[in-house]
Amino acid sequence: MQGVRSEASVLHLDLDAFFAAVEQRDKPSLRGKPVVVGGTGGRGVVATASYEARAYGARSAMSAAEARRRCPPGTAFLGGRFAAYSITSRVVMDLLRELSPLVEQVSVDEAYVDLAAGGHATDVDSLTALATDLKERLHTATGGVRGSVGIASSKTLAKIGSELDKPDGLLVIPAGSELDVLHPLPVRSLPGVGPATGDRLSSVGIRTVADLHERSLSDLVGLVGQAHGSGLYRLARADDDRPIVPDREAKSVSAERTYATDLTDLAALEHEIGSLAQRVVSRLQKDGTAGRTVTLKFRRYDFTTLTRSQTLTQPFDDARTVGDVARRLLAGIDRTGGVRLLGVGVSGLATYVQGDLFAEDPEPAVAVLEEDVDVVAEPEPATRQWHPGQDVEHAEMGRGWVWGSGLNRVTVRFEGPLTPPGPVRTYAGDDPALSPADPPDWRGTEAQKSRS
DNA sequence: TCTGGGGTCCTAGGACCC
DNA sequence: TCTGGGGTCCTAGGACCC
Repeated sequence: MQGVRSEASVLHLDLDAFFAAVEQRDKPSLRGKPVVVGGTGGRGVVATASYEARAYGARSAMSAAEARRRCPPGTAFLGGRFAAYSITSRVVMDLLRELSPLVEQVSVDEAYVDLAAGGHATDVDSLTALATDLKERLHTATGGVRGSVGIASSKTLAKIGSELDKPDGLLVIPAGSELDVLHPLPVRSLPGVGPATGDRLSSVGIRTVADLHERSLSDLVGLVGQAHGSGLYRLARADDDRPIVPDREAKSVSAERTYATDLTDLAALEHEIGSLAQRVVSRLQKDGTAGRTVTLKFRRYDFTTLTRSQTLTQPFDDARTVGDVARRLLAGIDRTGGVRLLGVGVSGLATYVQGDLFAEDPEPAVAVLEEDVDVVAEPEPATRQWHPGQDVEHAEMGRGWVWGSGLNRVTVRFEGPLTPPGPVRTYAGDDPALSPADPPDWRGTEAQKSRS
């Protein structure tokens, strides 16, 4: 084992029945009563059930219809107020950031904290005091929400720790005792082992982590594949050295909708795609990113689901492009029987924008900017601002790339090959005047082509 | 009234390149 | 000319998580 911490310094916090808890906080008449938050329509599912509702068998991901059948009259079924959850979540995350600069938020109600980076003592008494204090402050600051805390030597163990003692839990797993905690547990309690993997493992007699520990690496890889198999092999040995990573960049953005009744009319489907594309694009633009791949998700009346995708040569962040591509993808799908769900996604999110190296006509490009952008040049970071309407046609213009920071909107309409002015390096295979002495670290196949 | 919505990661095959 | 290995990109589907 390499890199695994020798101290219990990873904290995992999981807020208890978070959405329902916020509802009970804001509406005292709901306190002590079963509350179910989620889709309330015919095709809704449960997002969160309060512990009172769980006592009747309501569970996350259960259909709302099933939850209604199980819960007594007087149970509150609520649609969800995501703005309120988000504000409350921020209060909690701010508290965590007081503990350490390294906080990785996993979702609205879950986060990891690197206590070592916060300089905290890691003996069990100190950790228990720290967690007790955190839980109390969290409860006060949120006005009533509670959370469960696990502290251990790795993310996996910390998460398992918070899971084992909820709700309102606190479990410290001291370094050295990981396997004692892990081995009696059912494999299904390991993060990453869901119904399919659980069934596979159980079909060969692996039910507990101890069973898992007895199997060879090649057995497990043969059973569930390379990545998952070696992951389980390491997990059974408490071998998990994944770092806490704050501010992960999003890799895709999508929007989807399940319709109350199945759609059949092509015009209606195309209209829906337009509005999904618009939702996706507003988020892309808000984040200042652009993507190269459009994916259409399509769920039939019988729940069979398929996806179709297409990758364009240029990054885009406009609703017209996303909608047009998605509608083209729709045209290739058999819609017989009706459509239950449509989704539109954009991936291949650009950290850079690439000009067209292979345009037939190497005319200088004109970029039409729709708002101010900062362009960050690499490998030597430097910025230059472009303004709306500013003519960036330039003597240096030829062929090349523009790298942009993720925070700034750098998607502009390229009317042909482009090299921006300023500190961005340029390179063109057929024009030595445009080649810098030390070409930047080219990425992507287009760059390789141009060099070979 | 069966089965939401937003994500991540992995696999596998084919194309294409070196 | 034949064989082939390694690597990346693209597409489709699936498992899993909250």
